[in-house]
Amino acid sequence: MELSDIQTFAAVARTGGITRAAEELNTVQSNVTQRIKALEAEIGTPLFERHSRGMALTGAGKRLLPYAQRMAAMSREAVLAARDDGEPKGPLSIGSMETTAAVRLPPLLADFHRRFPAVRLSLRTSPTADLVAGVLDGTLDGAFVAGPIAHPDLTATSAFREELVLVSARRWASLAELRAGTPESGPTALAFRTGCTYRQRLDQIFVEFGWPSAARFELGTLDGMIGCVAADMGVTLLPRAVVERSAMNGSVTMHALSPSHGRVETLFIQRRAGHQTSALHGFLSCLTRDDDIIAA
Amino acid sequence: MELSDIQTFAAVARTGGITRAAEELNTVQSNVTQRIKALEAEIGTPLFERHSRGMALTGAGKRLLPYAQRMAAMSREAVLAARDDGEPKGPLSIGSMETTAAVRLPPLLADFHRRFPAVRLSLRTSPTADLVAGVLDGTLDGAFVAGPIAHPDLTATSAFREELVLVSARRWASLAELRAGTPESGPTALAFRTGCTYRQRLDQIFVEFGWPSAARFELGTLDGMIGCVAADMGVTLLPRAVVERSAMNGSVTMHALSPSHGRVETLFIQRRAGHQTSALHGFLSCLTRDDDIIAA
DNA sequence: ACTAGCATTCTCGAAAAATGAATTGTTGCG
DNA sequence: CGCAACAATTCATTTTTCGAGAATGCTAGT
Repeated sequence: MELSDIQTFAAVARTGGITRAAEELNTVQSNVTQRIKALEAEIGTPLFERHSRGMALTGAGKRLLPYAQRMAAMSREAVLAARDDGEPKGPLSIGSMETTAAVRLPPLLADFHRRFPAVRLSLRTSPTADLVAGVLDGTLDGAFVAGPIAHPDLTATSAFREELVLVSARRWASLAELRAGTPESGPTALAFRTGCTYRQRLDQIFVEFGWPSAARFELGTLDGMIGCVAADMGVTLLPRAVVERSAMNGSVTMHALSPSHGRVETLFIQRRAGHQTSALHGFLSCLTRDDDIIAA
Repeated sequence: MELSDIQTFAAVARTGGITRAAEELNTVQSNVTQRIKALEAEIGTPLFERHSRGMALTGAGKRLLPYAQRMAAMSREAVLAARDDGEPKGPLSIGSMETTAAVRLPPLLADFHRRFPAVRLSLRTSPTADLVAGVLDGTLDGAFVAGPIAHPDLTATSAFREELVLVSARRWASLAELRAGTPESGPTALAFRTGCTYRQRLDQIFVEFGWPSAARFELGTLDGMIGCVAADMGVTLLPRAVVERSAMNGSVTMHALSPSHGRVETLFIQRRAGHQTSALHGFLSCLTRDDDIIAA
């Protein structure tokens, strides 16, 4: 049993078909078929049920899958660990929520790059849920997500504390005015696509304000969202710091919320198991150093 | 990077030479050389320092080795997990101390075989230290060892409680007589080879009795040891139950010890991580059932 | 019944791995 | 000093494996 067989198996399991797996692995179906057959012969039991619309895992396949994933992840980690001589360098994938990336990360990343120029840092912005998945499957080395997070395979360190505010167009000077001036069902809620925890929180707030069925509108970018709010298309929920540093700052009003709704902690999460890259270690050292500065 | 490369690497690291590794892997040196070279090229850094008398791991190699071992173990476990449909069957390797194997295991193994005839159980008797190493590296699925054991990667369940007694030839009716009748330096200590915890305990006892430099004699078998004691070659430390069931029982005297020296717990240890085989699960069920019987 | 999608089978060529012999380099010994 | 013993590497050769492509078979939906 070779690692390439394992990866083939994992690809078929994930895509649910040999054709799709072959595509993903940049090869042809016949090849994948053979490898799977060989694997099944070696293990001595079928791993997939063949039916006309693809392949489904058998019990044995289900038991094998977690091993396959862990082994693949481990082999990736192994080369990194071997290459890593303690000097931070090489690739480092960090994930972040859009909002954190906008206001908190620029100085941090600048500092990091100044101290560790040999690290090729890549930043991916996604909703919290995707980030957690990314860290768990090894796509990301670490990520900034909205707390709280509790997962046995993750460790979290507190990175930033944010105050969330409800943002409306300029003309609404207070929450009371906003309530008075909007229709019964409430204003439109502007938010990122599903998976964003701020969006969930916004939903909660809307329910408490008596707008359980308000219209929702999804946008992909922060600037777009603030722009729409400024144009009075609706309201949204964002960290105060994000709004303050936005170019549209003058065109919107921020409405403070109760601490239970407004306080949110941004955590930096990483995998608990295995080797911590020197590059990641360096990143953490920047993070905690900046934290002190912020705290001071 | 394939698993076979990893195994080649591990073999070279363990044996400290390409020739020996090739032998172990049933192949030729040139082959091993190439694989190692390829691996080094892939990782991008040398894994071994070549010197005239073999190969030694570099820093990178040292960092890679634990991954190699874990991956090899994981691949073995993976096939077992996939094959394991919940019905105990297939191979099961159990280790045991010699003394436990002699008196405690026969009924247990009989019971196990009656309940799970499809399991091909193999028993290895070794000193505790070897057993712990065997369980950790996956050679053994579980083992009976002398407690206490504390290791983060192992779980231990209490299996048996033994009373250790000092065993001498028949003519010494009491410890006092033994002390009076033996030379200043004490009687010869008979014990298994190093790694046996009873042996360590015997050493302690000898020190407390004022025989720090008594002669030591090592034997490989239980019967041999009791035979030698019967012939008054020296004394040894054994569980009472072992002596009682020995054919030589009549030819020796057992001397009780203080609880701190005499009480010892036999633990059944297994790896903490990963999948517990159905076969092992079945074994544990026999063990705990028997335990109840013993306790009753 | 026809078609589209998907897995399997087969063959052939290319790539990779294993092999065996020759080579280099080092160490220990007469 | 030279030689034998040992160990790793290099190289040419053979064997095995892997991947591509075409053909086949199966099933579901129209």
